[in-house]
Amino acid sequence: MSLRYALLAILRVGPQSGYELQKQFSLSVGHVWHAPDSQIYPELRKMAAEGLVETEDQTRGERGMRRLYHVTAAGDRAFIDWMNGPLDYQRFRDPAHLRAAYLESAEPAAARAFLHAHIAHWEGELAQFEGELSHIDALSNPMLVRRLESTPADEREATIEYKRFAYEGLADRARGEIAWARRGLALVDRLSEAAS
Amino acid sequence: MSLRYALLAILRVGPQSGYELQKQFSLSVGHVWHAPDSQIYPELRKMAAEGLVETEDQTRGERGMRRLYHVTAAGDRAFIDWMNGPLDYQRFRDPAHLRAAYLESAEPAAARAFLHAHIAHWEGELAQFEGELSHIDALSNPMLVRRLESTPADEREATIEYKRFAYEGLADRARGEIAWARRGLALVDRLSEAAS
DNA sequence: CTCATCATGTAAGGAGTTACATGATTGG
DNA sequence: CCAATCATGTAACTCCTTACATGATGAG
Repeated sequence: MSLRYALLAILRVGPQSGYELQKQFSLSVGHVWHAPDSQIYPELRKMAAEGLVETEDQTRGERGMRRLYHVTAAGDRAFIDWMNGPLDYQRFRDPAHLRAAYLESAEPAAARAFLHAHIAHWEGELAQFEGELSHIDALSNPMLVRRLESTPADEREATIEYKRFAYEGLADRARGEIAWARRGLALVDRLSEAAS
Repeated sequence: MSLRYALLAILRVGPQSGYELQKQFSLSVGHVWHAPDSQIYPELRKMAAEGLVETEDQTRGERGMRRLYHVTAAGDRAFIDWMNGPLDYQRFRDPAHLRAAYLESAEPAAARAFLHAHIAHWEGELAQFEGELSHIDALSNPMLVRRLESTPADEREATIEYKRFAYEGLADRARGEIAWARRGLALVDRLSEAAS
């Protein structure tokens, strides 16, 4: 149910089309929340039906069209309410830790491949998080700049600091996963030496 | 799709009924994977239809019944193949970090409440992970003991060490989340002082 | 004219949640 | 006899994924 709040968070900065939102979701915002176009378009329609957003249809060339979505007062209210309310945590469900708990059932080579893939996966994520952090510091993220323009001067620091805070948390998590998998590799080595 | 592998992992230790599996999912194994009964019963039926498990019906008292599930050779093969194959990572989707990135939109009190709730949530998880770790060390986890009984002596160390490894990773993650939220609380304090 | 990009969607299905629904057995 | 626990499910719904489907515009 957080998809609509992710959409509202972006749309509150300024009206955008489904297509633009989808681009955001595969780039910057996609680091904290991902959604494919096939999920975005129907959700926007539902939100429009519920009065959280309003559409503005624009023509593009002769026959092309583009539908911009604006956040309504009700949408703004819904976002603020969500921000101020309790967050529900999903149940724990992690394929990597499930597999790790039974890793003696895998060949040592497969166990190593799994851990190397885990490291590669989180190194990729880490690179994106760190890239985002340097964009924040350099004020070179276009979304953030646009957001700051529509933010009162005395709230700009908070906007930047909380964005940093979120991405630092993500980077820390990625580093933790990498360190864990490295310890796992050492463990596989130790156990397969012991067995031989 | 990992649910069935979680079920196979448990059933490989010994045959169990849907009810017993559901108990496991709300206790020990539930730390790495959770599933409600309404998902377990249908999945077991599907797995039986695909030949991964076999049923053994038992009577309980006069009219009661109990259906035990055994892993078949095909089920064992499927589990081993899953363990040796690549793992697919889900896209990132984290309501807590989404909210953190826009925390300036929340009242300072609500921001603090969110972070305190985050700490409380992960402290609860951490306590469970640490409890599990001490059960592993004391060999007082009944599932693990049962698993070790059906494990050749030379693989017992690996079974224990990988289980430790998985839970240490989970505990580290919980500690990271707690540390992150504490830094968030300090940030809220700093920013609300600056504003006043 | 062709290709990348802009633009909008539908359909089918898997995974997970919440609520509903029923009944037997065992221990106190 | 009553409550806790054992035991098995169905139904409706949301969320998400993957694949399918179409067409316009602008740059080279």
